[in-house]
Amino acid sequence: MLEFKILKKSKKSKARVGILKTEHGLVETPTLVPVATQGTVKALTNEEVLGTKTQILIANTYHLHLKPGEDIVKKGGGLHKFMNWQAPLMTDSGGFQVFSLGFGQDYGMGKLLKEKSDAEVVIGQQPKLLKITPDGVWFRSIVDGRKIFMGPKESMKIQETLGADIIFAFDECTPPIADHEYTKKSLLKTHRWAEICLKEKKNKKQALFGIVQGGKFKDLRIESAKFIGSLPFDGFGIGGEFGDDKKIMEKMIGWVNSELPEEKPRHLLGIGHPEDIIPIIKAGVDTFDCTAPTHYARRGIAFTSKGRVDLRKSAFAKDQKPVDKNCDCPVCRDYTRSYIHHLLKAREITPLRLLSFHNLYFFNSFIEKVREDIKNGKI
RNA sequence: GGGCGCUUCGCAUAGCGGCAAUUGCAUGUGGCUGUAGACCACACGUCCUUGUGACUACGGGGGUUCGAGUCCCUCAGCGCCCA
Repeated sequence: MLEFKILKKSKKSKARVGILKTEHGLVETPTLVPVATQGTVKALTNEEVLGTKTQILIANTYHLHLKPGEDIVKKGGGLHKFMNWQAPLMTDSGGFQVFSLGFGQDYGMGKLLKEKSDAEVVIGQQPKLLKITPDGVWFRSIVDGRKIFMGPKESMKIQETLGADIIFAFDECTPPIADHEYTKKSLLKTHRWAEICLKEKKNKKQALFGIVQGGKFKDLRIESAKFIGSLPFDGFGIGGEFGDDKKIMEKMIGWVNSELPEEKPRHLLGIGHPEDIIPIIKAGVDTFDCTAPTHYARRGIAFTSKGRVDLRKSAFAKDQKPVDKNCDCPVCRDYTRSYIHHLLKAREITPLRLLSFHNLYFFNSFIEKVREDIKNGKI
């Protein structure tokens, strides 16, 4: 089961510091949940991941269902044992793939809109590669092209077989260009699915988080938070899009968190560039996952106290400084920008590992400081 | 000495009469937020009033043709083969 204890509440914002107790140990919140889609934080061993001060990971139901399949994971002793991660673990439900392999793919966009788009997703519209039905979603497997169906029942069954500590309800992550009508209808479906997930989930050791949707629409966000928040979930996920303006994001999350039960943990799904971290924590978020640290690392980009640094650029060819002079991680202690630049240009795999390590360490250290600041009343 | 072949954007390649000219690498710029991504997109002769724009270009020179990387002659460099 899951226990959540709030140790300190900010007087200045909705921020709080807490301890999340899972079957596989404790998590100090707020914290980043690094992404291990296929059962690994790409490029790193789990011993290394622990060295980045990571406390909890999130793997993915859709991807693990396709490959290797949950039965193989179960034969391997469950996801913790299979991937040799004895610390807390989440699985995402596959709901994000409804977006990323659907409308996200069709329109070439992420869940945050970068610029105003003329395109609009309206009621009745279907993505090219999958079919969204009242009971679930027909996917086209990205592994071998076969049709696979996943709905709330299927996702719960797979997630129970995988065996993570915290699992998520199956939702539809709506595209940022969906109109109010589409988003509303999708929301009602996500709500119905949430109830089915609660009913289907049998394993008492796993905690189940419901997911709030509602897109950029305040009325829908509040409606969703009220509804999902009234159900007996162990915690809550906040999903979907958060507008094209970062200032609005904090406000939007605030709307939702004002409605959710205060004593239960809140996980913000898929948000967390460095500049987002303090705002979302101030809006009352306890945990959040983001691919940015590991994803950008594999593109040669380091997150530093001075912002992003693209180490592929020739400007770093002779730069003998560490990646971030204010970072005390082993990578910054032992390696230069020049060397990492060279390895990137030589297309070696080591720099991807070094930067993955550094980026996670940087994010985790940053959040560690934020926890201290909340405890000290600074945030 | 004779014969054959090759020479195209930094490198490597395609092209076989309509071409500022293919592709890969390299280079440059941009993107990436519940990971189909160690990925993707764009640019990569010069100039400008940025356009169905101008100029200069496929080793050098000459020729055939309305039109030549593309065909012919010649020179140079490189390679292979025979003396």
